[in-house]
Amino acid sequence: MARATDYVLAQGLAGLSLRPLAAALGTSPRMLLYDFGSKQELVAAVLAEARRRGAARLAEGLPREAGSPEEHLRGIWAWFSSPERAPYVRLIFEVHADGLAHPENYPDQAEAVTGWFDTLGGLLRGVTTGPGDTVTPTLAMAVVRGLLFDLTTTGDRRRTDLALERFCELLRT
Amino acid sequence: MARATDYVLAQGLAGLSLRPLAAALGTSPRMLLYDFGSKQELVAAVLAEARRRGAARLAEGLPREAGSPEEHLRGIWAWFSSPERAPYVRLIFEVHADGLAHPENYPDQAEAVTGWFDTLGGLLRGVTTGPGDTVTPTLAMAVVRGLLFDLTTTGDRRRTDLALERFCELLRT
DNA sequence: CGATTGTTGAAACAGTCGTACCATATACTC
DNA sequence: GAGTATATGGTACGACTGTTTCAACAATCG
Repeated sequence: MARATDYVLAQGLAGLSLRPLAAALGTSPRMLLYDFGSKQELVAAVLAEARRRGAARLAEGLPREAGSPEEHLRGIWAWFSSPERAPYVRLIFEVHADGLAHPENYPDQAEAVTGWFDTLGGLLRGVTTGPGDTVTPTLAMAVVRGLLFDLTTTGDRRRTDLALERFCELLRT
Repeated sequence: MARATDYVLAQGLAGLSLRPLAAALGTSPRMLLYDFGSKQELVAAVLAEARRRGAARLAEGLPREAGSPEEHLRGIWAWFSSPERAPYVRLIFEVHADGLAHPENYPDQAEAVTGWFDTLGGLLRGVTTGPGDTVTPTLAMAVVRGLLFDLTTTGDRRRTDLALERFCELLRT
């Protein structure tokens, strides 16, 4: 299953098919269904694993000690926009797009978006309006996601980096 | 072709198939290929038409007279986040996600992202650093796209509206 | 040893996909 | 009116999809 997650991260969710996946894993579609029950359950399991990995890597990838909100934001952006995170970012956008058409397949999708607020709220202490402020984290994640949309489309790293810097600058005041 | 665009906007790009499309249009897959050459060319034509429509509707939907940058930004957000624009927004995200896997199919995708800078730069005059400033429009569109990502996933209009308001507030200073 | 259970392989099923082929019908030109 | 281009319907092809069925193998247990 770990290797199935590798495969999906590498090849994408959109055109995922059991036979190529099985071939890449050295097994058969028969066994995939035997193990996971159905393709949908396999996808759900893979997504859960990918999310677990993402959270773990993020936790270990961010600067641990206290810092200014801007530094934290820069760290988050650097993490997400890193080329080695590209497969993960692609998966996020693929799931989102598919979820627009079939929301019922991704029941915990909303939580995957709002789940950042607790941790982000802490990191942004100082620019939030209070401990229960969800609006500032919403804006910060929107900037990151929007810039990721831009970066993954245009590949223009300089401009997107500068845009995040501009946001930090606005935040500082 | 106009009705094909209607259909794609209503049903989404992801699972688009010639036979259902032809049935909905009262014609046959045979004729779709006869008219468009191939499915890819059909999709390209439909996307071009959708973009044309989007640009036209946006031009007529925004307040025409001069206003503060925040008012313009609010107008853009109101336009994009309007429920009647949901099909168009979904199409944007679907194309983006598919473009991550098959960039070669969407040669003018980057221009669709950066094309906003000329018009947006004008509307944001006052908060830009100069006439050739692409960073501020980049950030503004990132906020809009990121909030659209959030809104289309969580459906939380209040929080996303407030987040845009917060961005305007930051921009004002 | 026999029997049952869990695991695997190969093939087939029913369906969909984009597309190509062949025929026909209509319309227009000479 | 004959001939030719344009448009359309029907059908079949080959490839692919997720899933099921049947058969065989291995191992465990009484």
